[in-house]
Amino acid sequence: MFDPVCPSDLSPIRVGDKWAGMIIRCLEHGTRRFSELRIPLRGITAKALTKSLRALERDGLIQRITHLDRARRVEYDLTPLGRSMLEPMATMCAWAEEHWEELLDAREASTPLQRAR
Amino acid sequence: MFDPVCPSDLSPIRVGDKWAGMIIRCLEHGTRRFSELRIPLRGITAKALTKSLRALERDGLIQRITHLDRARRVEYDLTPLGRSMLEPMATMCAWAEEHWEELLDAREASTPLQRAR
DNA sequence: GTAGTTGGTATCCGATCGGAAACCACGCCG
DNA sequence: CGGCGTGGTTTCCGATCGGATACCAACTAC
Repeated sequence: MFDPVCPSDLSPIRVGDKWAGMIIRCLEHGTRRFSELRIPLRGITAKALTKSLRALERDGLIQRITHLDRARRVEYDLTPLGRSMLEPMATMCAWAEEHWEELLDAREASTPLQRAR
Repeated sequence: MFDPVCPSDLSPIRVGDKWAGMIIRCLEHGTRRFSELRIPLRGITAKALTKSLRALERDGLIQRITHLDRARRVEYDLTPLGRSMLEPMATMCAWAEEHWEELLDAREASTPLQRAR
């Protein structure tokens, strides 16, 4: 789902920490379990995922639900507040897509070790 | 202009590094000089400002103009690309303002050292 | 009973962030 | 001549980020 060479790193806009934005998008279409989230977020470590989830929960964007039926089972879901972020996030994505080429060009054109005095 | 206890730290959305978003807004109404930028960005160090400006320049969002008339004089200006960010940024600000109370409540309600098993 | 899954924690590490403070080249002003 | 303003750079430092690795308790399946 998310490319390890994720192009979204190019965008200057970010939501929370490195993974938060992707997590929110993963939850867009319904609740997900801890280990389900690890699949699309290729290579995320348990520690990193836990940390991001806790931060999102603290900010009231997602909800953590522990089911006690039978085995251990934890689900994560967007809160209404979290869901309300999808709209501004879409705006940002649209901007990034629209100016994709310009962003790439700017990066390429920058000669990192020069600065005219 | 920018409160040292800036409420925008509460928003999970960020543009570039710590200062980039504010710098862009400072340039919204016209070109600014290095030392002019330091005033609204209360307490920013020269190093931090330089770093943010270089990053924004590298990403093609701002333009650095050195005037050689008389004394040393450097001006910073938004590029069209940079200016195009104002719109999505406004969207984000609107979201943050709209959900301001909820964000505050969520932070307050979070008891950092508890986690039910 | 023992191996596997789930949902994590704990520890270590190198890289980066961001502030404080010192320094500096250049030009101007008195 | 000396000091001041401009636009930085350099060094140091503590805090944070994010990855790798090891470990773990509870439950289930074989």
